[in-house]
Amino acid sequence: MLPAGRTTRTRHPKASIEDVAAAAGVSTATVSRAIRGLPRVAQPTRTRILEIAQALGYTASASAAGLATGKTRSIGVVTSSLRYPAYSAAVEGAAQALRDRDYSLVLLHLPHPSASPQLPTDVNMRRVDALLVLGAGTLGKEQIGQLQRSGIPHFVIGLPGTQDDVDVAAATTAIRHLVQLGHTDLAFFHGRLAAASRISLLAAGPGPWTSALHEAGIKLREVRVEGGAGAIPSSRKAFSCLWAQPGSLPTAVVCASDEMALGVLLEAERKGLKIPADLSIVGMDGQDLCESLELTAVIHYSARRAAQGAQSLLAALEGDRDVTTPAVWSPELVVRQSTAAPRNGPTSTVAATIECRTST
Amino acid sequence: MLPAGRTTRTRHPKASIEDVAAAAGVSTATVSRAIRGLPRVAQPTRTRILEIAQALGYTASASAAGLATGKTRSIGVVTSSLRYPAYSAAVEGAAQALRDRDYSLVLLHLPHPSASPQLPTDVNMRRVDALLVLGAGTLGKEQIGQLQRSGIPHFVIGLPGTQDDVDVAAATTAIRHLVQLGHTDLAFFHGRLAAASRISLLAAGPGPWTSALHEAGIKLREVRVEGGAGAIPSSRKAFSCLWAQPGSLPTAVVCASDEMALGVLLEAERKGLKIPADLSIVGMDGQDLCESLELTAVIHYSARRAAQGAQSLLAALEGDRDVTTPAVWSPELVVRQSTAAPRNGPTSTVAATIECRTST
DNA sequence: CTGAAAGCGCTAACAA
DNA sequence: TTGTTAGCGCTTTCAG
Repeated sequence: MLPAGRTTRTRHPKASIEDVAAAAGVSTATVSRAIRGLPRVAQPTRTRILEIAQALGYTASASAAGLATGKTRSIGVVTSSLRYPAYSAAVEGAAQALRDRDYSLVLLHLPHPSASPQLPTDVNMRRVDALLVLGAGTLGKEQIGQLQRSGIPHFVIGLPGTQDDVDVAAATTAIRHLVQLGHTDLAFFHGRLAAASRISLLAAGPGPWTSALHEAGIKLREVRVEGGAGAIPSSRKAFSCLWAQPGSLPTAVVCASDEMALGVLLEAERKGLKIPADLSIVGMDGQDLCESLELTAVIHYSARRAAQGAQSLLAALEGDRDVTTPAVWSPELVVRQSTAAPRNGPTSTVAATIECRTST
Repeated sequence: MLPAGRTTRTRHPKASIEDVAAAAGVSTATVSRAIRGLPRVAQPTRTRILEIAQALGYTASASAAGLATGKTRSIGVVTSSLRYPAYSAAVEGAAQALRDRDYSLVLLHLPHPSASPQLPTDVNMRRVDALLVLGAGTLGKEQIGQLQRSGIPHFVIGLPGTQDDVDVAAATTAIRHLVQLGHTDLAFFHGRLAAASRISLLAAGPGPWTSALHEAGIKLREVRVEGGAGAIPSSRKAFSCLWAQPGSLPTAVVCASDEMALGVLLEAERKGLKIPADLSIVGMDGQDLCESLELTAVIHYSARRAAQGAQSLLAALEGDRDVTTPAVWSPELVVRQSTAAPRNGPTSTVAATIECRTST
């Protein structure tokens, strides 16, 4: 005798592989092969199974398949923020690459970059097969070390503003362009995301390019843009501050982000400066902003690079070989309307670094 | 006799619950309880187990736990893009809310909004327990229908530009502000993401507010900004196009996004218009851009709303109750420097809708 | 308070 | 070509 009527807990207990096997009159093993497109299944059998699975709305459970295979077919994308176009573009690029290969994307949004020495929970729980780390400074030394020890495939993508050579490379490209135009007094605006230590190499370091700067009598001022007011107002203030300095003024500004470039542009226009006649401006990131404003910029192709990283990761996972580093990337210069030769000749020849803190 | 020596396949087969149980001299059941903080474990036992687990670097496998419990402790966040600040902010808001509760976030980045009538694979594979849908137009009717049928908890968040009442509500707020300032000739710029059908209600629909507009003799022009050149240049062009129209010109513009507001601002300034004396501008989204440019704007608090949605979803999941709709949201107006009373009095009284297509 | 044992749903040898 | 049989690692009654 059946127990007194009770409502079922769930409406649709979702068909399992056994249901399909039973309906098709085959074993679960065959269903599994058929559905995954593996060989050793007769064509008619496969067709029938597929139809039945379709009718039953069957899809393998990720948990069960993951337990059995040890693979989750999902990769973790580590980022510290989505507020910068370069980052959200990178996530989007990765998302597309992964979707193309039927992998899932688990977003590992870390609160404060490298706040904890622990690896994210999703990694420890093996919810992801591999990690795509966006920005060289996103994970701390210890975390990267643990990654290497754990043997989890991972790929780190250099993104602007992340204690990375990317900044140096991009800034170098911009500077080269300006120097070629005849500028000898430059300013480089970068934000709190940038690594002062690395960047300052540009002004005082021992690199070949740096010494070349000195020899050529080029003056480069580094302006650290800080403050919680957002990149645009902060860089406006920083620009004002720079302009209030005694002595000669730079004839060109390199900005570490589009937002900063906009801030400088707005403030310069407010001061009545003509762009590029009075001041050349170079932006970075290659997002809509610079394009729209007709600003010359160094672009990073974050989305494309993230997609490449993802692909390289997948190749490593499926081929069971090591992660291959994609072709070396170099920043690209897009010359638009915001750069031109300076109005006057060279000015001073003393390299200097100034700090320009904004309130808040 | 043991088989001939062979190298192990993996370096660190990662400790399992059995390893911990063995090392602690207890059963796996006890380890499971201890680690998850469940009752019925003696304090000393619990402590010992925790220490051993720590030493062994044990973390439960997500797949195994998922299989056993039927829950994945991860939710899917559905979005069609990350390129708009409102969207990436929403994702970030959701990420933080989920991280606070130790849930994982699977990013379901759909290619073309509602391109396929199918639910995303991750949903069918039960890789996620619930869905947070960003933007009312992100999922198609059929998909939403399937969601409801499948009983998967889901929450849809209205975001600007997504065939949603949000647009109407926000635009209404902006318009009310402008009318109160004395404007009688307005233009509303919106993009391809916006739903023309809904929006046009503002100009010709039967709503109380709409008729009020008519009665008050307010003229509202709807400008559809299109073109693949990005929101900023497109809206510049659209503004130029609008300004080239014969007849009276609007004294205020409402923009459906920050980017459009910037485009209008730039183009207006290029035409020598003073903001807000000659033209009032209202932006939307409340992102850095409007704040930085001192633009009056209607803000959506996407991040906060997404976080609320996530919380409501988690409450439903854990409490096993239905998804509760959070408190009704209404767009908020932040008055800054870009709006003021019109220089001249009312102009015309004919409502009209113009299309302003930009090339490409 | 603790343990034994039966799965969760699928995959992967190995047989047939 | 197909089926049988073990698990995968954890959770969860139900006894003890």
